[in-house]
Amino acid sequence: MNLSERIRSDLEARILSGEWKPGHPIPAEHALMAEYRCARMTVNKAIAGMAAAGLVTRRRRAGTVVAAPAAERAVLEIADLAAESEELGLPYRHTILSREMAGDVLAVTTLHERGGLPLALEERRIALTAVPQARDERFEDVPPGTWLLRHVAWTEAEHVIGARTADAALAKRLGIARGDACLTLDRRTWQARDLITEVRLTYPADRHSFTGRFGRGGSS
Amino acid sequence: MNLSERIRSDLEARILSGEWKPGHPIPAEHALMAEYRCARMTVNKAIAGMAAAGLVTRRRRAGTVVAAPAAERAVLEIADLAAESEELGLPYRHTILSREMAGDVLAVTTLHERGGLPLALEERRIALTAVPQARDERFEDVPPGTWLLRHVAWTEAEHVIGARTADAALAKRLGIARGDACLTLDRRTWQARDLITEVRLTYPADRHSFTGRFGRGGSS
DNA sequence: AAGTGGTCTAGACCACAGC
DNA sequence: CTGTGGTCTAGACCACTTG
Repeated sequence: MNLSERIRSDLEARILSGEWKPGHPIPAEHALMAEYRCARMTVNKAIAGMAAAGLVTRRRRAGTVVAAPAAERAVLEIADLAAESEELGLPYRHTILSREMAGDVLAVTTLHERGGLPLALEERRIALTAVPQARDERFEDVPPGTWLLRHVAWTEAEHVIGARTADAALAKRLGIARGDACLTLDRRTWQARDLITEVRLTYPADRHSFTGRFGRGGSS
Repeated sequence: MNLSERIRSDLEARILSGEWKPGHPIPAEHALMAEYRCARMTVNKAIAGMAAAGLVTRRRRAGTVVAAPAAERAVLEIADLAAESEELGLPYRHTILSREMAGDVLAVTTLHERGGLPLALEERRIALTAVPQARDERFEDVPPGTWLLRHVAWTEAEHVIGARTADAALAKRLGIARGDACLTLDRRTWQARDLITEVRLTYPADRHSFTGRFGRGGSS
């Protein structure tokens, strides 16, 4: 591995692990030059790549800080409804509807609300073998998805996006009419080869869509 | 505009215009150094960016050549229904329902069928200013999406995935019941800053879903 | 004013793949 | 062996922005 790749990898590890949260400053280039005993170009290449990937934001004088996850990357990356709402400046709230333990699996149902309207119903199963700390967590302050993002590093994820019409029970929970269209996102997340969690998020179609923008490395 | 960006832009113009086809060699770094009277790092930054974007392929000693078009990229796999069906071993067929020219815009409606069942309704608009060859194309052998992938290089794409319920007209075309849930994919595709095409694909929810698998650092 | 990133220079050595 | 890209060095000047 290159030196510049190693620098980037070291920095990314701190960000992805949650040690450096969005807004946290990255050491200045001259500091990293000293730390890794290398030329500035080498450090610059590492950080410039992270900036191009949207992981950090760079501003002259102000320095480099960890970037807020982009809402438009929701399709490709793990979505965090609370953080997404915060970026949009909309009030967010979540309610735990149920929480049941069955052997090594914790099942949690959560309702997410944004701007006073139900945004999504979350039905999640968490593998306690992979995440033993979840056994005593009530998810009252932090919703399960966000909590998991903070407490466990994922290495692989699978998304399946589909659609369905709301039955009576779902319609009631989401505050929509029976028969209305809903978007569903089924996600399974692994750490190495261990399944951490699987979740189904159901959104009213008129309140949410998934957006992705893809460039070829250019000016996006 | 930077010097390195200008170099990249100059090279990309030759590739996107078709002057340099896949396999055509890019001038070596030392040649570009001389042409632009700059240091090698500056040239390198320009070409390295293009290589990262998949526009060119670099090999030691062999040099840099224009890469094959990115038809196989994951983003667009979502789109090529014919290729997808072939992989699944299912018979695929498409029918052009309408084809209208309005000024510099060609509007084409296509029905995609797989295994004898309607799979998707495609409503597409093509900018003839960006793709003049489309003016005389009937899309009888190759559906519009596949045809475009083969005839024009894209640089940026935007996807929006949503859901809706089928109205009477849509239900009839897709062979489903009115009120059934449908998945919609709206995609806009650009070459440089020019919009090439925008398309809405509508799938019956019980016949299609979008799947993506993502790792950290590796593309799926 | 001072410190940050943005960009560039003019070298250098190395690994690799063809000849 | 030679020419290519891959990477790095040790500077430099500039633009910008914040305090």
